[in-house]
Amino acid sequence: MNSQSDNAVFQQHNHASCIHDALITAKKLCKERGLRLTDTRLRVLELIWQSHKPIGAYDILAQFGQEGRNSAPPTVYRALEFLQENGLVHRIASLNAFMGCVCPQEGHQGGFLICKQCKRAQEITEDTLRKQLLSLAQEQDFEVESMTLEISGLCTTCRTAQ
Amino acid sequence: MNSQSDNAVFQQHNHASCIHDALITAKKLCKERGLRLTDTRLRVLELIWQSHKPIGAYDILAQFGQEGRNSAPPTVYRALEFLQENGLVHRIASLNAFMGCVCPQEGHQGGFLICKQCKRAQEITEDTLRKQLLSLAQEQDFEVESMTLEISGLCTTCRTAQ
DNA sequence: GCTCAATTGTTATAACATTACATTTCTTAC
DNA sequence: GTAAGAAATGTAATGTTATAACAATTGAGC
Ligand SMILES: [Zn+2]
Ligand SMILES: [Zn+2]
Ligand SMILES: [Zn+2]
Ligand SMILES: [Zn+2]
Repeated sequence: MNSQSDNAVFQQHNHASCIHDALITAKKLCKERGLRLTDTRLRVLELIWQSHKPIGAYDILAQFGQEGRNSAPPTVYRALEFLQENGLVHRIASLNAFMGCVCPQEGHQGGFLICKQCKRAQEITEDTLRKQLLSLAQEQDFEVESMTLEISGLCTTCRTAQ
Repeated sequence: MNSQSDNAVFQQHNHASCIHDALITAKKLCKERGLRLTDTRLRVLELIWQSHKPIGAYDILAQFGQEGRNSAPPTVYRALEFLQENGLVHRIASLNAFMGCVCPQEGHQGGFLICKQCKRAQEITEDTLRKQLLSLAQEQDFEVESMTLEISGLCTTCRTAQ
């Protein structure tokens, strides 16, 4: 894969199928693990995938409002908690926002390239660096539980458009 | 340096002199760059260094209250903005808190090892990984502006104490 | 001293997140 | 099938973090 094709993946793909696939995978994983992917949780996950950008809890809440669900913040935050705990979504601390995980697995910690202009975020699936970060921490005698890696800047499209 | 001595540095040092040095350095840097390190800004920086842990904006505000300064949030946030812009403090996104930078220089982006138990944070000054992250981003044709790297877990002391 | 820009004060509000407790729904055992 | 207990959701209130908008003050350069 060169950067050209990577960018194509980032910029445009069959988003309908990407949402669909993510939901299928989520259902499968939850079934396997005996987890209850309830209506609320599923809908939150779907909205996150549909947004195609990091989305805030209150944006999700607003959508719920438009759909006639009369929900309050805890409804959304609980669903987000469930989805995060089970590796289906990541929270992006620097944005107070959430993204669907492209490689859902418990315990996995995502890294992101976040475009300041188009506001899209691309998950870093590369694992070499993560391992290096782990060994860096170990050198300092530090026991890692989780990592936040968020790189902010300009994506290809936005940069070339300037 | 082995991890033993690193930890000693992390755990206990002459904190009074560490605060003092940080303030001296800050004053020097601001003078060199023609920046105004005003009373408010200096006091915010001092409180950050005194805390010895990541400290929240509203904690700083509370201190100001105790000192008879009748300040509102913008006062503190403006000072924090100044200090961040000029590389004197870092914001830790996963904690909504601030730490003094141990190697103040404009544009430099800090990484942190954050202990979940004692709440201390140790800045990662190692630069190799940062460069690798940059090249990872470049491979994806992404232009980096800033990086957030926050590793959460247990520091030596807290782990051995268990 | 005058002028303009930078800084700070002040009020209000926005944005993000949690606590606490009541109610409903689901699961399991009988 | 039903009762009991656990899990999930509803609801109201509140806590926490951050910014907008505009007025007043201060400081540097002329
Ligand atoms: Zn992921
Ligand atoms: Zn972009
Ligand atoms: Zn630093
Ligand atoms: Zn610790």
